[in-house]
Order: sequence, then structure tokens, then C-alpha cells
Amino acid sequence: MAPGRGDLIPDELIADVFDRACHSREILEHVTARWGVLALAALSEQPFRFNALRRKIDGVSEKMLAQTLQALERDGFVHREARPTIPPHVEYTLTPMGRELAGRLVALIEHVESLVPEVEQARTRYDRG
Amino acid sequence: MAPGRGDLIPDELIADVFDRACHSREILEHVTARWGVLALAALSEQPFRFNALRRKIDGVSEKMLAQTLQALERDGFVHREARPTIPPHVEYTLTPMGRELAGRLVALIEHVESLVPEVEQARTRYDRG
DNA sequence: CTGTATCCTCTCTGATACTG
DNA sequence: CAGTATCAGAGAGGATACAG
Repeated sequence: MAPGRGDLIPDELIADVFDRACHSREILEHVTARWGVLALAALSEQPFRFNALRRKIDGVSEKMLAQTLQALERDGFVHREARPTIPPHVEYTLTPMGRELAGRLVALIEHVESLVPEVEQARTRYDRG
Repeated sequence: MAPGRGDLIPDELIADVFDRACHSREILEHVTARWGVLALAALSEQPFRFNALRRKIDGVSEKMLAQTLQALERDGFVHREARPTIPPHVEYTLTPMGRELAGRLVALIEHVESLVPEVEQARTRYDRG
């Protein structure tokens, strides 16, 4: 995170919104990352197996999907249920914490989405001026 | 955004959450970016001049702050008021749209922040298993 | 089927130095 | 004061091949 902070400054001195944001930065990066957002949104609809999720999230590579799911599982937002069959059968679901977060995230995205026309106008103005 | 989409597929066919998220992806990246979050949070407290903001957001480089502010200004979230004096006096404020968005963003960050302990436990469990 | 491992490219980021 | 220009390192992301 912030170079030279967090590691060096005692917790008692860390108090304002910037340092708090710094603490949650890594989590926020996982959930707002390109594929993190889409994985959470997909799983908030229904559970998915790996390749089904990969087809649902069009354009994601195996590597990035695996990486994304591992990060979200490690953070406790996604639950991975592997049945030791042959061939392997793995199902991904959201944990309660993951569902709560995904809901808020989707709400933010929908708000941003509603802003798209206004943002496009602003960009046009900016690029002209 | 998603390679091979957006540019190639007519708008009428783009409808689900993934494509919508794709549309707002660039905006979301600006506002959830490391320095984007902090700039919006700082400006939601009060207006700032460039170097004051740089001191407030400890650890940001001139280059990244300039880049961040330009992106947010172009998107219409930040207003830049330059008084043509010598030396230059430039003040950054949030637009109404920026204030609304910053509020929601801060709410999300605070929720994520409240999850930090639970996430840390989840990580410990994951790393042990 | 569900991933890992490897390689390679490209962007993001920060330090440094310079301009109006 | 408020930036821009340039450079180099680190990491994100993707294509491909392979493993259990």
C-alpha cells in the first residue's frame, strides 16, 4: 500500500479516512477489480462451476478467473466446494459476507451506470475546451 | 474494456449486468483507483489547492495526483478553478455529481473497512488449510 | 473438468528533472 | 505554485501448454 506507511507508523497514529482507506485498499482492489466485480455479480445470481463461470464472464482467461476466485475465496467472500470425483466437480458460491458486499457493489455500479450519459457529456465538453 | 466486445457488438444486443458493468468500467476504475478514492474523499471534506491536496494525500506523486485529477475532472466529478494570477492559484472542488458519487463511495469503503477483521480471519483460515 | 506453469507484453507507478 | 517530460522498474493481464 502506501510506501513507507503502515509498516512504519504505529496503529495508534493511524486514524483518518486516508489511512482507513489504506487498510481496506487491498480488499477493495480485489472486489472492484475488473474480473472481481463480474465474478461477484455473477455469483450473486446463482452458484457456478468454473467453466460455466468462465463462459458467463465472457473474455476472462483461465488464469485471471482462477486468480480472481482465489483472492475472493481467501478474503472470505466466495466459498469453493470441491467434490472429489473424477472428473472434478467444483462449485463456487457466495458466503453471507460475500452476498452482502456484492449487493452493495452492484448498487454502486448501477449508480455509476446511471451516470454514464452525464459523464460522456462532461468528457465531450472537456475534450472540446 | 473487454477485448472484442463493445466495439463489435451492436448496442441492442448488450443488456446484461456484465455488459453494463463493461460500459461503466472505465469510470469505475477512475473512482475506485488508489488515488481516485483518496482524492474524492479529501475533496468531499473541503476544496483543496494542488499542493495542499498533495500534502493531504500522503504518498501521492505529483504525476499521479495530476493524472488522477485530470481523469476525475474529465469525467465531470471534479471542478478545476484556475485563477490566472502569478503565481498560479488553482482550486479543486467536487461537482454535484462528484459529491453524490463520493458519498456512495465512502459508504462502500466504510463497509469494506468494517469487514477487515473478518477478512483477516478468513485469510488466516485459508492460509492454514 | 479444474486448474498450474511459463513466457511475454503492456500499463501503471514513482523518481527525477524541468517549464511557465 | 502548478504542473509537464522522461525514464526505468514492478506488476497486471493474456496465450499457450501441460498436469491431476
